[in-house]
Amino acid sequence: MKTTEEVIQRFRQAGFKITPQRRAIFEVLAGNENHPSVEAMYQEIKIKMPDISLATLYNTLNELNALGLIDIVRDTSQKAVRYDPNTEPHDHLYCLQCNRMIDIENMDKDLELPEERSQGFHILRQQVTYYGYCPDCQKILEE
Amino acid sequence: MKTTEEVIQRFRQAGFKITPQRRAIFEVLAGNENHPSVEAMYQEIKIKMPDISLATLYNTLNELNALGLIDIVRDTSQKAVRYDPNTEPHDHLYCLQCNRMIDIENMDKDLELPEERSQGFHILRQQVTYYGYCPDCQKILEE
DNA sequence: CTCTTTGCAAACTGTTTGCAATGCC
DNA sequence: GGCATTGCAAACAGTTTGCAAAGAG
Repeated sequence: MKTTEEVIQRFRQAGFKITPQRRAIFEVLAGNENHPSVEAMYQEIKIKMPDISLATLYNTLNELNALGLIDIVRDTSQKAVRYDPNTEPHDHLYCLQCNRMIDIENMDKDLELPEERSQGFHILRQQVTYYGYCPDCQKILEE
Repeated sequence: MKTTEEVIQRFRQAGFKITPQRRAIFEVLAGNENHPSVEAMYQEIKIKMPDISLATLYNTLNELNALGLIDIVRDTSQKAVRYDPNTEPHDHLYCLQCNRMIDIENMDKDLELPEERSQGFHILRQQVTYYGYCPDCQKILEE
């Protein structure tokens, strides 16, 4: 995600007001690479702002998503949504054990789908997900 | 997924009993390429077996998944789980408008991640998802 | 001062669970 | 007949919504 200041700009520009709650949410997201769940963000924000409501967090995340400032990512094993502040095209490493998700640079081109495989779809972008075990979980599994 | 008979084999072999309910569920799944949601399957099954319970469907799907006979697929925009009876590695075409999901053959070759990009992960498999608009939705969007 | 936003609680949706009754093998 | 499985209803988790009170611009 852009810096907190850039997000504030875009938010104001879209007609939203800047409240301390929203500012705190932006700050948790800025530069966050953990693909956090709502609950994880809630716990983090509550440290600085104990009275913030979960509903406010949900509402703000939906607004950010609508403005294209964060993306939703889901994984198969967990039902809760996770958010990705990195909205540039990129690929993912996914740990099947701990559900950790790591951004990696988009493996560029030559994935172009040949006409006969794309079934008439108009493709806008593609994403590769690599499934496996992260270094930490490999250690645990070896024991 | 394998044929209904093969699934019944594996199920029995795992110590489960074969009931008419389970048989009906296997039949809906066999050869299904729509990545159906639980609700979609429920509606379909109820035509032939109106008294079947949703809980039974959920339980059976979980058992099938545990045996590796169906996979879970999720998409960002919908919260309900969808199931994929095709458990072979394959890629997906995904329509951003109608959420249709189409299996395509795994793009084999050189997706191998160079050591320095894989961050120590032990990669087991990869999946490419192509996001875009399906032929039907392209027409609708053009109007 | 106005109109948005907040926090709370209640409502909702998708899924799981406990249990008495039923039915497979 | 014995034990797994069913259907039902209640419980749950994640998310959304309605509304009165508080607050940004």
